[in-house]
Amino acid sequence: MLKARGRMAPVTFHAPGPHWPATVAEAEAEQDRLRPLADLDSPGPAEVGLVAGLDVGYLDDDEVVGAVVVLDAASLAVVERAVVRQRASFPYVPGLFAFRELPPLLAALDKLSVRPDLLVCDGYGLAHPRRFGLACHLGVLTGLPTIGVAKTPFVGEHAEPPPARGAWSAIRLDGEVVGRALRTREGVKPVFVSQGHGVGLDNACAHILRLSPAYRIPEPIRQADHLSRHP
DNA sequence: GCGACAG
DNA sequence: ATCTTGTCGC
Repeated sequence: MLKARGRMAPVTFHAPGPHWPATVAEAEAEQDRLRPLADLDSPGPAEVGLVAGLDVGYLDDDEVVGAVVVLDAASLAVVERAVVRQRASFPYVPGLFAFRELPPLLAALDKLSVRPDLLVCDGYGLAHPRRFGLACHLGVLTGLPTIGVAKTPFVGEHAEPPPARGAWSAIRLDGEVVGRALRTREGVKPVFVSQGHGVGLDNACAHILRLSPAYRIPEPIRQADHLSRHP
């Protein structure tokens, strides 16, 4: 007899449960355990149909708002939005950012009725003290290609990229290239792009540039940021 | 020891 | 992240 079951959610994940880390040591161990599972070698899709931007907003009393906005990659038209409000399950600790933002983001992703081809995260991926930032973590948990885009530098060193839109400079950490400072608007401060999962750095930057036709911040993240502030 | 530190 | 005025420029 067939097992009765409802529609499978288009994006599934390991929901934060009893195994969710409660201490810094546990969280760091979890990053070390998952790091080998991140795909940093695939060039990734050069073209995508649906792109999702993700961001988390903060309310009083340790409440967080996870927001996801799915856009048509070609037109940048909004296809679907999802928001969730919940209690924060981890404090903000630089380097362990994912454990604070992952729960609301996964919950929001789970509400989608479509499956994005690419996730653009607000934060870092490979450019991380243990090479496993939010974008890598989200990619491993969902299995979807991810890119990390941060607004401020976090680790490593980088030169000031030339002023033209599209110009970039490498972010180096311990002699390795872990990302790029990418200029998405002429004469405006660059954004910091790093690999998450299943997308190469060249492709990641090409996607971010196309997704930022008018503003410094890529459209998917701008939309998600707006939604996280106006649930 | 002290400062810095994605959001 | 969030608390916050005015100002310069497209």
